[in-house]
Amino acid sequence: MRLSTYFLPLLRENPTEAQIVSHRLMLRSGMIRQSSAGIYSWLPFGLRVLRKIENIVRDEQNRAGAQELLMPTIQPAELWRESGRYDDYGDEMLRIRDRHERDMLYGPTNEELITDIFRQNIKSYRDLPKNLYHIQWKFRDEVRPRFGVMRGREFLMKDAYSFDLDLAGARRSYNKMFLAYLRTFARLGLKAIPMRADTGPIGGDLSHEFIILADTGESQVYCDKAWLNTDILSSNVEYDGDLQPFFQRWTALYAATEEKHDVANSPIPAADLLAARGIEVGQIFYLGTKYSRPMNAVVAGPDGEQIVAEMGCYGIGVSRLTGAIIEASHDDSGIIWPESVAPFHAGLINLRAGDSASTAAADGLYAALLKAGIDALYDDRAESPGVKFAAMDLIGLPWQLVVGPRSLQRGVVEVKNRRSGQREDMTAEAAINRLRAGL
RNA sequence: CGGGGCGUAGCUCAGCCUGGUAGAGCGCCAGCUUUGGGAGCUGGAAGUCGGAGGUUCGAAUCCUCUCGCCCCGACCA
Repeated sequence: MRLSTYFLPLLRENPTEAQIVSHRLMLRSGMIRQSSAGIYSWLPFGLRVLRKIENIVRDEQNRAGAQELLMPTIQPAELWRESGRYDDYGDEMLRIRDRHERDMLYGPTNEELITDIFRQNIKSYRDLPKNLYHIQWKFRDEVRPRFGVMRGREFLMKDAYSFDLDLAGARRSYNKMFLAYLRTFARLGLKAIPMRADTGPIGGDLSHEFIILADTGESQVYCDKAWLNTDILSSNVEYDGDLQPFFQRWTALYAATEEKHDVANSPIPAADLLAARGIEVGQIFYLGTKYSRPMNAVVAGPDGEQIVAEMGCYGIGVSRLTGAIIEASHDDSGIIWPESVAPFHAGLINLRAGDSASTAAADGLYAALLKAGIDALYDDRAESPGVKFAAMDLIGLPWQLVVGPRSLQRGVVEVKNRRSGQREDMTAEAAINRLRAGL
């Protein structure tokens, strides 16, 4: 993509409404624009990141045996009356009425709808287990949206729902998602610590939140300091095997959210305890029959008896992750994208757009990059060098390639790694090989 | 929902106290000169001062109401 034609509205200064770094950088780098409180448009650059995150989440869900479907954003109130949540949910639920005066709502979550789909279509124990998920926009009418996409009213969430015959099966489904989440966040370049969590209004009695430690986080959390030096699982998982040992390994070190931590009776010595702020990027719940029983989601057992499905639900805040990744990976100059979610793999700067030799060399390198399968953003604008360097640092692509009179004279291109800041001169071929190695 | 703050050009802000009909820097457009870490000069475009009502000869400025946004707290993927 040539920057001269790309829609990338960069801001030189920090908008006053943005207080935390991820919000500022998302606005400045032209990723998002606010439409009203807690509701954002995703511009091309931001959407690229959102889609990359979404695809990693999807890939890991599929590997763990979950099946993707897509449920609507608008739901009928009746289903929520069945579960009893139509009255319980309160003002956070956006309620609307259609032209026939029917009560509808913009879905804040999908337990009711998925349970309805399940009960209409699954009738036999032979069809279990099932884990169904979708990645869809949700709306929660937060009293106080803030921090950009970190706490928006409209947000993109992956929510999965498991159905099992019994507690052992539900436990197994829970463990699969637990491990899938560890892998997902690791692939996103994040250290997300699984913490014992309160189940809240969703219900159930087994739950973990996945937390990224960050000063700007909204959650107060407590964990063993050893987590700081622990690399989270990224190896392959055999989902058909016994997952309980994995679960035990990744919950052996203490970690709990504020609601689950008893400050007066900490289970680990104060010297080992880290009290910190964190960003919740995912949460998983064992639900039991909280929804399946009132909504009569039952299957026939081997002896013809009616068995109420055991459920679990598993959420990842996809749009929130965009902000969380930036919170975890930036410096004073701007964003530093992990390679796995970078909107472009590399940025190419032609330092002297008015110079024919420099432009010819940069054009050639750009063509070679595309041919090599490297998604590059080519700054071919007639701007001064400083402007281009600053813009490239701001938008945080993992690699920067610089072509200009100086490098041309030496017959090289300059390759800069955004994260380390290291610069190296090399031939165009060597540069392409270097970049391909990271794909 | 309690407490606080802010709405003036695309962005950051000044002007408001003490009323006289709107400014700066950056950005944008044109031209020239520049060119390795947010260049210089010249010229130009751009704001019904969030909205409504009131006071006044006259309101960005004073008064009332209202809408929007942000921050702290309580609540939450």
